[in-house]
Amino acid sequence: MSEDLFAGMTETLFEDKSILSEEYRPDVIVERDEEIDAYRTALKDVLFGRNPSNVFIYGKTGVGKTAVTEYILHALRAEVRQRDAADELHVHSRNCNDDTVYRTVRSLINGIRGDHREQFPETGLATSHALETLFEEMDDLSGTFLFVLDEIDHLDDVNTLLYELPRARANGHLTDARVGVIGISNNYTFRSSLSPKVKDTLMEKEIAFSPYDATELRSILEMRAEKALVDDACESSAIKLAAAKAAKDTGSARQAIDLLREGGDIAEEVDSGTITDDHIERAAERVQRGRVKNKLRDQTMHGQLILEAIAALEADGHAPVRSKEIQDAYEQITGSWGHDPLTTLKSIQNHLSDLTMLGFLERSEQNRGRAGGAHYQYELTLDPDVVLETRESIEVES
DNA sequence: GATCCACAGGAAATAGTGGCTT
DNA sequence: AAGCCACTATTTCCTGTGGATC
Repeated sequence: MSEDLFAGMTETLFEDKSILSEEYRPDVIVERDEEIDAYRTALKDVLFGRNPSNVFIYGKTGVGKTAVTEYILHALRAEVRQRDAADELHVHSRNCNDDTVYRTVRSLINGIRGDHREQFPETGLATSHALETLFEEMDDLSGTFLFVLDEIDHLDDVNTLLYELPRARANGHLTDARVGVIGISNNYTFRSSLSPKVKDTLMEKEIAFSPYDATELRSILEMRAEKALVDDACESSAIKLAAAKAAKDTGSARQAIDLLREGGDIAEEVDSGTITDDHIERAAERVQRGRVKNKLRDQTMHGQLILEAIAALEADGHAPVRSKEIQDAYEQITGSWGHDPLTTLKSIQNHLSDLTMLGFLERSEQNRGRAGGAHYQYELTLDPDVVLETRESIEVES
């Protein structure tokens, strides 16, 4: 019996599903002509053996920042090879998510050294030492270096790195090599956290990526669907709907593509020959749920336990709760899973404030004077069931 | 008007891991 | 082995804060 379980299964709708995955890099970029143009102008100095400008890119997730950057750099590298006037070009990328200056510098050094040489130590050395080493490595190779720092707003102490790097030549740390920094951020307010000196060096060229509107998303989806799906696998109204939903929510191509892919999965599950509006509607729920679950998994254990505590309280009808009550529930839950709880209220409050910042919680100020003092009340912004469900599965896995 | 509640929020200390150089 | 270094996650300590209560 069980041998036949998979016997009849075929991929009916997808021709090449990987085209709808997050890693896929299209070789043609649609709907970003202006940005590509601006980018090209910003980097053209590289071709003439001059110091490259620093470029700063912003825009929300899934609006093509990374895709366009890779596309441009690929083209730039190709062009540099054709020209004599251009120095050798070295491009190194780094995702700075939750990163420190030391680790970023280390990763750049290792990028330059390549796999065949000894890796720079993870710890044990001063950050200034790491910077010196980086400059030495660069000078050894000479040529033009472009450092792409993705999610640069998550880098703590951006100021030191962004101060040192672009000025290395002026300060005599570099003699043969040239540097350009390409900073990518999805946070518009990031600018204000920069020191004034850094601001005007890094921000020589700024390019803003705006969210896609429904029409743009539609043409992106049509493009992808053409290649990823078999002919006539998707009703055109379904594409239109996916584009409209994504445009209304985030304006992100990634979200639109997720909807299409998930819609395809659902259509296959119900043995439908085409993806319909209804499948997209149902995909929207799944995609949303999946996103929440992933975000939860990224949290520290104590962060998760605290969210679970609040979810449990809310499920019991205790609407907004203050931190003291959360602590009690948290201690219970921690014990029931067999973990050690945090001992101080302050620690709980630290986490609560983090979780609020990340958008998991909403809080309101309260002041009951002598009868209750000033405090916050917290509330989940998520469905408590999703939290409890996710937590359950995380505990079972481990 | 003084006092007090129950916190908030920031800074600094502490603890612990891992690893470098000399 | 001693002395530094990076990094993380707490904890300890301190200085507000605003309305209710005395």
